[in-house]
Amino acid sequence: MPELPEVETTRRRIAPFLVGKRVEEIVTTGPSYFFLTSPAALRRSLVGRRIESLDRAGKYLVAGLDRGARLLLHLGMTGQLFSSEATSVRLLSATARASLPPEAQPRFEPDEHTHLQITMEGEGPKVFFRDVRKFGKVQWLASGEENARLDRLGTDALELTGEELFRANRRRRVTIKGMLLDQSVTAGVGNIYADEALFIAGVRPGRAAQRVTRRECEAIALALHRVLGRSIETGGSSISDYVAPDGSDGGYQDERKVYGRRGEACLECGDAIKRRIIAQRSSHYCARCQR
DNA sequence: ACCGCACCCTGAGCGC
DNA sequence: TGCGCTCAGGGTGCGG
Repeated sequence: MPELPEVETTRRRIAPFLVGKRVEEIVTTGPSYFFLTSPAALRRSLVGRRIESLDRAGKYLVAGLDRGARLLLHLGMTGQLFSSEATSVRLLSATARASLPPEAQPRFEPDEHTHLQITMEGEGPKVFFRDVRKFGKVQWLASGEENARLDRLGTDALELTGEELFRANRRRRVTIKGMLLDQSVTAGVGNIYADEALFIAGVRPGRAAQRVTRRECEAIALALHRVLGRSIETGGSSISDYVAPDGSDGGYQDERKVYGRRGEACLECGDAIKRRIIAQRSSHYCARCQR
């Protein structure tokens, strides 16, 4: 689900509800590996603290709190971070969806997948973190506490240069797609935007990273910036679960050129888009346009 | 050090 | 309708 553009869109739109305010109360589900910090410990640490900033590191959201503490959030595959005022059918189960009248603006009620509910002081809405598959993460970091997950992250994909990618490629025996998905090489790229950027750059996802030229690396870096930047402009891709904090859908899914288009005509040459497993992920490409 | 794989979980969609 | 199967945009930890 959420890759860099979805996380960035989430950051921008949820920040006004959090930043500059104090946490008044939280409600959580029970202990699970979703909570790297246990719900009880999280409550003890978080309640009463003031949120001073909300940043993004790769696909992580990092809330900066008073006295130097940090709260780490990761949306995993199906995580949704949104305001209690959001209305969207994406926040409902298929069965609940089916029983709705066509023009309904369904109001979300916290369910068993809503693992964290944050009430801020003042009049604003609550903030909900819902995650059906529980691949998301919540972790409290005390002042000065290091974190391996953050330290591992490579250059943010919006900053990646072709030269940097080229140099990283030389030491590795994986495919170029595997390199783009490796968060320690470049942070923020997931399956969709890797496929989209490689299409724009004209490089097949299955190419050995070592055999991608410097020039092609430049093209890939440029394509990443373009694709990620454009997706942020349109509010991200809403392909299955992703929903912005206000409940709105992103727009980038309508601009996809290869992802999820298996068998459809390539928008450049008309050949059928192919799909196969590369780097353990379903990968989409045009065999004529990508070399 | 690097690489591929199993695994964490739930739900949707498919063929039968 | 219901069952069993496959698949899903992420990341970690393990053994080879």
